[in-house]
Amino acid sequence: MESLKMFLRTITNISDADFENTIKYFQSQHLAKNSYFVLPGKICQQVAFIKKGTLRTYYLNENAEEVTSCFCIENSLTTSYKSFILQQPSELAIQAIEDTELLVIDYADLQNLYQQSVVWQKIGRTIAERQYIVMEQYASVLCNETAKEKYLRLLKEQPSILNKASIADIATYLGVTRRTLSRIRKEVTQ
Amino acid sequence: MESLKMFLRTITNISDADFENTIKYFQSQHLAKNSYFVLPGKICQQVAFIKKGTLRTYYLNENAEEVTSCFCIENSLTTSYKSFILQQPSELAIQAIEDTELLVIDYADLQNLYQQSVVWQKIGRTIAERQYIVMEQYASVLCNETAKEKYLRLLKEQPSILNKASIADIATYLGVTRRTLSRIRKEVTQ
DNA sequence: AACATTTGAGGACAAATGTCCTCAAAGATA
DNA sequence: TATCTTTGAGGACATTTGTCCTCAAATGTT
Repeated sequence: MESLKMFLRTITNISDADFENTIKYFQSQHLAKNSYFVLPGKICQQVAFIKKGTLRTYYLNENAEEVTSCFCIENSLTTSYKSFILQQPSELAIQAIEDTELLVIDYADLQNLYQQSVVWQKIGRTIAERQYIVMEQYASVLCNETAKEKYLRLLKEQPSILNKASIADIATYLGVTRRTLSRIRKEVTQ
Repeated sequence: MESLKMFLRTITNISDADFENTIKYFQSQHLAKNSYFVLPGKICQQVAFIKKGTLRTYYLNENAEEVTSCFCIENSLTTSYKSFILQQPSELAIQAIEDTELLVIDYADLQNLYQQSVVWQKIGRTIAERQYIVMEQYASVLCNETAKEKYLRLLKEQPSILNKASIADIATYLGVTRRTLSRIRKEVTQ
């Protein structure tokens, strides 16, 4: 629970009392490697804080190929955010790529917290704002960086992903074919 | 003011009294064609509702070339959102591409509204959530659509932009060179 | 009106990336 | 252990896109 408290305190100075009152809405959940936190087509009813482990979010493109859109790492949140906000079926799947420990809160409970608590109103808005900034950063990278630059960024910012995810998934994450990723990896290792 | 009220009522059922109490924080602003709402390097202190007109947001890439990231149209909001949220210098410029009428609110006044009013807490969070969804859609388009598909989407969703923006700006918006856009336009007109 | 500047189309060639394929190594399974 | 499957590297060629350039039409300026 400590890691969640620390995470929330990067948003606002939530008191220990407020935190105790909040934490009861969160439930622990274990996900074995390859099992799913969110299934495509289902409405995403939960947000999860990742205590330990790694997840991959992906969608199916028009050729029914999996395209990885995000790797989610420890001490951050994961959810199919659009599905969660709009309470509509998720286009995304979220799958653990190693054994993972989550702290999960339901949509209804979160809406209750918003209603009850000024602190949580602020947390909710701040999380939305941060998610926006992450997505803007993602779009900016998509626009401005070559696949090689994106690969080097991954290598630098999330090096553990290279051991945990397959080459095929990393290629779709970078927006290139496996063939192109193969060329990039050859270049990078000289 | 009516158009702003209608816009807000797509978010939550704000009462006439609440709206009157709110509207006093908004100021009318006229922008002549080619003049700026946000200058890069300055902290963006305002959010604007576009009563009439069109704006273009762009940034300078590593070669100091203008890259258009968004065309902003009537009855929607515009701001350099990341700069506004984090109160840090804007990477984006926002420029009117025709004579434009705005309703503008300052950062401090908006924070006051958040503090004072539960309705505005919800509006603030909902706007952040919507901005997130717009950005996610943008990223999805960047990943999944070819330049030709993006051009056809622009043609369909914002046809007026084709008269108002230059070919060079549309090309950077689509993420291709003018040469490629020229090829696309030739194909599309057969 | 005369001239300069900007804008959009498109030719020629180079570079980047995709498609399709094969092969070898690593894992999985019977 | 023998065999099947999956995974990652990379060859050969096609396609797409970029770079650099020219030209004509439209627009702006004196």
